[in-house]
Amino acid sequence: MLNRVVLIGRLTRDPELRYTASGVAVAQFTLAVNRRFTNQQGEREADFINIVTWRNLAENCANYLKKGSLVGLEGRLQTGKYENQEGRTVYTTDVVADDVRFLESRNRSESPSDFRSGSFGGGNNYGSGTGYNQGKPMDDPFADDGKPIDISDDDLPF
Amino acid sequence: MLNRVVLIGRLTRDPELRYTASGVAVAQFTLAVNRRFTNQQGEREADFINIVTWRNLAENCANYLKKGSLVGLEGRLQTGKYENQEGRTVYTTDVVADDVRFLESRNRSESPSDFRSGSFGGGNNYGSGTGYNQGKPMDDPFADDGKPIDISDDDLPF
Amino acid sequence: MLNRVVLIGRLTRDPELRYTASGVAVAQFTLAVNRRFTNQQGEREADFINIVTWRNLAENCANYLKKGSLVGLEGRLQTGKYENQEGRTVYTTDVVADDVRFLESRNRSESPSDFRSGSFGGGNNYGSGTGYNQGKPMDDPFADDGKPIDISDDDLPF
Amino acid sequence: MLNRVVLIGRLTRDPELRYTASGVAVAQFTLAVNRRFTNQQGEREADFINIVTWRNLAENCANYLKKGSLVGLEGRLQTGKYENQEGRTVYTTDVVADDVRFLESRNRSESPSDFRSGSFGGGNNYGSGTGYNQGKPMDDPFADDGKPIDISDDDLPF
DNA sequence: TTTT
DNA sequence: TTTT
Repeated sequence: MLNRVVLIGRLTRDPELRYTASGVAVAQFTLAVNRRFTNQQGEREADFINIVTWRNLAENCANYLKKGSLVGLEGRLQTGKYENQEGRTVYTTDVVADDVRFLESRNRSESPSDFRSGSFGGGNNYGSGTGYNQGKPMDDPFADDGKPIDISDDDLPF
Repeated sequence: MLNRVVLIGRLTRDPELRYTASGVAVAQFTLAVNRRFTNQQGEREADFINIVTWRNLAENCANYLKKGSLVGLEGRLQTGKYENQEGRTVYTTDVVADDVRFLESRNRSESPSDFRSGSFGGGNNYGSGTGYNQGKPMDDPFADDGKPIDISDDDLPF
Repeated sequence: MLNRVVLIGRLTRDPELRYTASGVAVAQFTLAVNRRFTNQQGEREADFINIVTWRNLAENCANYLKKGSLVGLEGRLQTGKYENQEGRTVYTTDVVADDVRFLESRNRSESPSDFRSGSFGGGNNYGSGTGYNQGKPMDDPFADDGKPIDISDDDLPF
Repeated sequence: MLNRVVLIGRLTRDPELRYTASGVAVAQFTLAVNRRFTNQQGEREADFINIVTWRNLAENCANYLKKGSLVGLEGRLQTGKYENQEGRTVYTTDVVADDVRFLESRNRSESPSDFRSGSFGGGNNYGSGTGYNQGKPMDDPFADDGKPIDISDDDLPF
């Protein structure tokens, strides 16, 4: 069923990069997302949301993001559970991000960057392009151009 | 900062309605949101997401939804924590829904219903209205008849 | 940059299926999305949004949806333009959907179905994944846990 | 029914502020949202999406945003139509934004700011929102102090 | 365990 | 009519 999350916030810590036994990269970090309204004490609180990314996207996050970085991201909610040391079940809720945009650059002249987890075969998932009935029939957006554009061509997000 | 969640799923239990000390209604329930793909064992798993609603929306949910109801909803992620019996900190993540749509009706002739958390005065938030530069509100430009929708039998793909 | 749309509505007509010169399937239809609030005349208006889908998803839409079908979908906004018969430029805005969920079934015991735009090979785009740090897939954690629900007014979202 | 859009992009022009006959502020601008992938010519295209905001949010946009500003926003799709000079029906699709976040600040040490649309009937209009920015430099909202602007005090979230 |  |  439909499950979509969109967030803008700042990393509370540097991303943590690990690899599964089979060698797949996973990066985790927490996003602080400031609430819109202040509480009764007049303080602006935040929600702290655990983010998980996989493969190339994980490596890009680990390379280009750090504590304090401002990002916009998209993903889905994923719940899980594990047993803690005392044998108690702990429930977890994370956002598995498939798209992360770095909204700041050290260099003011630069544009924000986009990272994205790609599809299996390395293709562009989205029928981007031209839009059939939207305008001039330009090029076939699905034509095999073989030109990898994004960093994420070989990504398989999940 | 931006924080938005959209989900479609089914209630795993009847909504639980309570009131704060100051008399504000709160309803909670869990949504089972099936994942798109099956796991290695060929089973379709689900994510179980805790939902919180307030005020009128809470009461509507309590009145009209029950275990198994199919809903679409919008809201924001909210994190919190509490100390459990052993003094351990437990972290929570919920979706505070501000919009819940009941996607099923007992009565075939009815449409799915919309519930929404209203503003204090129950007013209409969205300054849509006048449609200023959008021209006049549309009729369906594509309808050839404007006849009421008649949904006939339809096969499920899978 | 980030561009995401989520809609629930009903088809105003049967999907129209075509193929590009290179044989790629494209389906188009219009979604009527009822507005939340009635206008000054007390009528509930709708927005009529043009949807485009590609490949497998297009064929599934053409096969399983028709006028009146209730769907939930996700996609992105795409704008275009073309010259009309009088040489005037016409601007278009469509939603290119990458995920469409059929929210009705004739048979009450059945579940709504999911369609999704696959990658080139028709493969699984989103693998649910190993759940790395999310622990094992969950049962409903909230079913009967008696977790303390302590609702203070501090939790009020607004 | 559910209708939600989330975008990150840059203004292609300064916001245009107008007032309805009844004195309600409306601001319009176009967002350029760069597509993820380049086309066959290796160019990165963009979608150009018309944005409409109302009331306080409109005035804030007019005051604090300008051509080139990077924003994240949320809203809903709204369609309309009008007759052009030749008597042809022109269909329009806009995003009515209820939340706009300014993702850049002149001053690097500052945080991005949040703007949000208030309630409809003016329910909670304490203090004129218009008074807010009177006497401040229109072009640099951050000049006076480093405090993030919170113009939403009188806003109801839903 | 939290960011600006 | 398009932004970086």
